[in-house]
Amino acid sequence: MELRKIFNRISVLRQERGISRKQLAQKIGVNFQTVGYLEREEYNPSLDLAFRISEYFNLPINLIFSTKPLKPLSEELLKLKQGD
Amino acid sequence: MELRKIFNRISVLRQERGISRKQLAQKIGVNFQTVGYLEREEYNPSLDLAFRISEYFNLPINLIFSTKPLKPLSEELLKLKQGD
DNA sequence: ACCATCTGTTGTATATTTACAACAAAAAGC
DNA sequence: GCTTTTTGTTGTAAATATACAACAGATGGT
Repeated sequence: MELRKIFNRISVLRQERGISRKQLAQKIGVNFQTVGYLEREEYNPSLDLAFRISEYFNLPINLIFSTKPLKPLSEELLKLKQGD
Repeated sequence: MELRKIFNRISVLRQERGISRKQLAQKIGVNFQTVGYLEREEYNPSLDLAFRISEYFNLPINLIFSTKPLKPLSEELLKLKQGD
C-alpha cells in the first residue's frame, strides 16, 4: 500500500517530561527499543500504540503525530501568541 | 504486545456519504476487502491508513476511532444539544 | 577515570496489517 | 424474477510493526 511515513513529537514530549525511553516504554507497554524506533521514525506505531502514547501524554493524536513534518512546539506556540 | 481493539465509525460515515466500500477503498488507496475488515473491526488500520480515512472524511482521528466502544453519532449530538 | 544509565544500531523471530482471489449471501435496479 | 452491485467470509502471501538480544558510543554522577 505504500505507507507514508508519519512524523511525531515523541522524543520532545518525553524529554519535556524528563523520563527515559525505558520509563516511557514501561508506561505504554512496549520494549524500550521500540520507543527508539518510533522516536527515530524508523517505523510508524500501530493505531493502538499511537492511542496509548496519546493517552500517556494526555494530548490528542493530531498534536503528536502528523503526515507532514512537525515544526518545533516553540514555533507553534509563537504562531498562536501572534494570532497566526 | 496484546493490541487492544480499536472501535471505529467508518461504516456509518461511509453510509452517510452514500458511497460503497469499493468507492471508499479507492479514495483511501486500499483494497475494498480491507475496508470490510476495518468496518467489521477485524483488525485495526495502520496509523497511516487511519490518517487517510481521517483526511477523507475531514474529521479528526478521535472522532472516528476510539479505544472505547463508540456510541451512535445521534447520541453524541443529543448530549451536546442538551449541554451534557 | 570509573561506573551506571541512556541511546543508536543490527539482526532474527513473531504478530499484525494489507492485498488479492474466490465464492456465497444480501440488497438494489430494472 | 433476473442481473448487477454490494457485502461477508475464508484462505494464502506479502509488507510492516514489535520483541528481544547484543554491543558500541554517549552521557552523567561521583
